[in-house]
Formats: sequence, C-alpha cells, structure tokens
Amino acid sequence: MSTNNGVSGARMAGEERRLQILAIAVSLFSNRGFRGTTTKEIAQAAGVSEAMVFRHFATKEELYAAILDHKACAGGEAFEPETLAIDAIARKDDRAVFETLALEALRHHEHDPEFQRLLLYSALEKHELAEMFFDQFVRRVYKFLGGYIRERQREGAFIEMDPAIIVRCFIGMVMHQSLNNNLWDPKRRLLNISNEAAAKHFTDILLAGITAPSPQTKDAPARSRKG
Amino acid sequence: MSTNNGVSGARMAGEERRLQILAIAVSLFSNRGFRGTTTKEIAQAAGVSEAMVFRHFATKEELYAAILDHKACAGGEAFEPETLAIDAIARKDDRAVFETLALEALRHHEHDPEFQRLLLYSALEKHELAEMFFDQFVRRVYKFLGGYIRERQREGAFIEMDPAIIVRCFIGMVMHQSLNNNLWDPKRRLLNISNEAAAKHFTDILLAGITAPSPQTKDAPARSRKG
DNA sequence: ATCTGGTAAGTAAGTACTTACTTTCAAGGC
DNA sequence: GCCTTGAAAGTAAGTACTTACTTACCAGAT
Repeated sequence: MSTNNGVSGARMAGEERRLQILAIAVSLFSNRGFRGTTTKEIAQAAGVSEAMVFRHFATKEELYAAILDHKACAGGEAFEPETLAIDAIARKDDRAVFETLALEALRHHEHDPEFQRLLLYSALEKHELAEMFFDQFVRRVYKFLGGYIRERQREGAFIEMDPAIIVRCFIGMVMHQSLNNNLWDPKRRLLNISNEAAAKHFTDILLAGITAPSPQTKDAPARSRKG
Repeated sequence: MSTNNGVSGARMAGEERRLQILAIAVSLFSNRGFRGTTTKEIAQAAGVSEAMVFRHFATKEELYAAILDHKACAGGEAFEPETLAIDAIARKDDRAVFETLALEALRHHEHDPEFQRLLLYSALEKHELAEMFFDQFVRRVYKFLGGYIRERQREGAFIEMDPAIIVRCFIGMVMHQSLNNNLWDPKRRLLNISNEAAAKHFTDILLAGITAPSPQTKDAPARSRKG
C-alpha cells in the first residue's frame, strides 16, 4: 500500500522523516499552491499515513510556514547580494557589480525554481510570509544596490536619476528573465540564452543606459540628452 | 437569506445575470485563485443560489474559461500594442514607441490589476488558458517590437544585439513595475512614481542602452565596447 | 399554459484533522 | 547472550465539515 517514495518503506528517524515530509511538501506546494495541495497527497508522496504528517506539523499552515522559513531564512545557500558583490564594489567595477549579481540571481532561480513559484503563490494567496520575505530581502537589495548607485552618481559616473528606479529596472530585467524561464516560457521559445549571456547583455544595456557621458566628450552625440 | 449584492433581489434578464456572475467571479478568482474560490461564494456574492451559477456555466472550469476569454480576447479595451504605436513607428520616433507602449501597459495594469493576478494564478495552476494568452499576446509583442528593433538596427540606429533580448529587458522593466505595484509592494514603499515618470525613465535607460554611437564619433569614449 | 429566472434541499466525493491502536527498536538489567 | 520495557514511528478508520454539481420544484410575465 505504501508509496515507498525514494526510501524503501523503512522506518525513519523522526528528524529525517520531518525533513523528508518538508521536502516533499515544498515540491507539492510550489507546484499546486497551498490550497491546491492536500495533506493526503503529501502523506502519500512521502510514503506514510496522513497521521504522520500531523504528528510532525500540527496543522497544514504550520507545515507551510516551516517551508517558507526553511527556504527563505535558513534555506541552505541563501542569496547574499552584499557578499557576492563585495570586492567588485570595492574596486568600483560597475560591470562586475551588476553582472555578478544578475548572474548569481539567474543561477539561483534556475537551480531552485520551486522557491520562485512558492513565493508567487504565497504573494497571491496573501500569506504574510511573502510579505515577510519582501520586507527582509527585497528591501535590503534596494537599499544596498541603491546605495552603491548613489555613490557612483556623486562621483559623476552615473547619470542623475532616483537610484530606486535604476534598481527597479535592473531587478525587473533579471526577475522577468527568471519568471519567463520558470513560469511563462519554460520551453524558451521566445528567448533561449544562457544565464551568462543574459547577465552580460542586461548589464550592457543597463550600464550604457545609466553611465554619465564622460567629461571630455561633453559636446558628443545625441546621448547628452537632458530631462 | 439572499445576499442582495448591488442589485436588490430583483429578477434579472438571463444575459445580465450571466455577466454579473462573470464579473463577480473575476474579482473572486483574481483574489483567491481558481482552487481558492468556491462556487458557493460566487453565488452568494451575486445574490443568487448556487444552482443559478450552474445554469449559466455548466462547470466551474467553464466559468473560469469564460472569464479568461472575456478578459483576454474580447476583454472590452484590449491592449493593442501595434495600434498604439503605429504612428510613432511610422515616424521612427524611438522614444515615442517605447514610452507610449510602456505608459499604456502600466496604465492598463493599474486600471485592471485583476487581470494580472488572474494570469499569474492561471500560469501557476497550469491552466492551459495562461499558455493560450502567452502564445497569442506575448509572442505577438515580441514579434512586433522585435521587428521594429531589427529594422532600426539595420538602419544603424540601435546597437547589434538579439532583438528578443532587448524586448525582454523592456518588458521586464514594465512588467516588474506593474507586478510591484499590484502584488509585492502595493503601498509603494520601495518606489513611488507615476506611470508617466516610470515610462519616461524606463525609456531613457533602455534607449541610452541600445542606441548606437552616432557615426561621426566612432572614436568616442568607453561606449564603443564590442561583444 | 408555458417558458424563464429562480430556489431549497439534496448527493457523492473530498477536506483537514483525530482517535485508538500496532509495530519497531534500542537501552539496560539479568 | 536474551528478555523486558517504554517511547517513538507508524497505521486504519474514523469525524465533522466543505466541495462541485444535481434534482425537483416554484412564481410571475407574456
């Protein structure tokens, strides 16, 4: 009767089973959403009875919370933009800053597409946990990247523009690319490029778009447009 | 017992009630998704019995399909990029092309946030109807905008780069802005700008990013990078 | 009188969650 | 070694309620 998923119907240690159930729930919730996934399905996929699920997680909600917690906060290899870009920033290598962040974000989303789906579902379903992630992570990125941009603006390297707008453009390109690959166009019929190429071209466009005209060519071409 | 939503418990003409149920279902489905919305809720919100819902739509699925049909295809004021940009394109006014499209898209999403939620839900829940919309609409935009970009590249106005990448960047900025306003950050704590300002700045960055250096300044600054 | 908009009261199959029970297994006395 | 013990891993079969969808029946206007 038992589904025997992965491990042969053997008895497991408590913590081991807890993690197995969690992993299976991640995959099911990310595929079908909270409301679309039944506790019975989770149990069957884990190869145990429903009662075991409820032994480890008092309610379905608690299981969901445990997942978002596990993935967003303690989630193994968390995405740390500050750390990733630290030396590029020290060198003021704008290209490296943006390209590294773009590439790592794209890789992260490709390697763990479940998380993006999970987050979208929880945002749509108005689980407070999506809001929590947004507050803790996205805000941080805006602050961090925005700060760097502001600094480079003061140095005359970037054009004057609300840094938040620039951050939004950049994140927009990257997130939209991941969203297309993971959700809208997984077959990549509209655009099929490597993460490396995407990161490079996005950076090309963004940097060309926000780099201030160099001082010695003030009289230069059509670029010296002002708003 | 009847909820009497909007109209006093009066008897309605068939088509009128059908449209009322449809409108109410739009709002409920977009808020709670397909699985998260019950036929009972829809009936109650419309102020009729559940049986009436099933008189007009044989199944819940059919109701859902009718909605996406109604919104995506015959949806009142459909978003027609070709029409919107037709004279800007004729004039080869790049700024007007991108800024108009961005502004109209942003306005569309702001005026009808339900549609974006509906589409996201149906993509996550893998309703074929999201795929249908993607195939019919998004493909068209890529083809249309990509075609324009290719033309301008041949004329030497834009840098050489796969037009699909440029389209993705542009749509990424715009869609991400709408997604932030409608889903992630409706309070606009990270960035609070008008649609007009957003459209303008996105176009600024994109155009500066993809405009080819003008011929008379070939020897110009750091821009003349090649990949 | 009959067609159309409308309902009350179902049904069968889920749903999250519980209860009462059995199996496994490692530790510790013999 | 071998047996007892007790807690933890596990289950089958519920409960109370919800779900999509149906049936059988009204009432009023034309």
